[in-house]
Amino acid sequence: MKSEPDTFSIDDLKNMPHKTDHWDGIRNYQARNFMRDDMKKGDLVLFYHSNCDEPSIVGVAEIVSEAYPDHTAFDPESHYFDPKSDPDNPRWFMVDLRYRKKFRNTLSLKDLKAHPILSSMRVAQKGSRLSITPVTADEWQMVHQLVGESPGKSVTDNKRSG
DNA sequence: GCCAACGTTGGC
DNA sequence: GCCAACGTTGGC
Repeated sequence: MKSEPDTFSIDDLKNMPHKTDHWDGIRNYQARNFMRDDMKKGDLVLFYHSNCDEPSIVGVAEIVSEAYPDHTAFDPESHYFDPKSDPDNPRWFMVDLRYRKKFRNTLSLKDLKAHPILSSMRVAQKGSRLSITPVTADEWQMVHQLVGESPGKSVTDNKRSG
């Protein structure tokens, strides 16, 4: 999942109460579908910083709530207001994300593009503007290998309250 | 700041 | 249903 660090960085997520926030403002149908149809509680995601000095994968977060209507679409005061999203039939959705970890060594877009396997990642494609893109198991493993972190695929403690 | 790539809108 | 025009994204 992409975010501009000047707007909302992985540190911002880490500093939220319960290290958790809702991922609002998605206004692209493909990205919405990934959230709504494919993201399940307990899934892990790579956190990517875009539109900055060194665009990079910087860490990992966890889905803690599956898709529910994005209320900012109903708020005329909101930057993300969309009059065409009907509260009775919401057009846009969001998930809740909890901070898991920052990589000690981040993995830059430059490195992704130079890598034989990771160069095919959706996020590394030229002109890719999708803010949410799928990651294969192989890509997940390889990213973690390159940054020297445990893939940590098994979620051990997500039943804890809070 | 530039601009290529992309998604959306709306006239026809 | 086509497609030109437009606005946005995001790497560089």
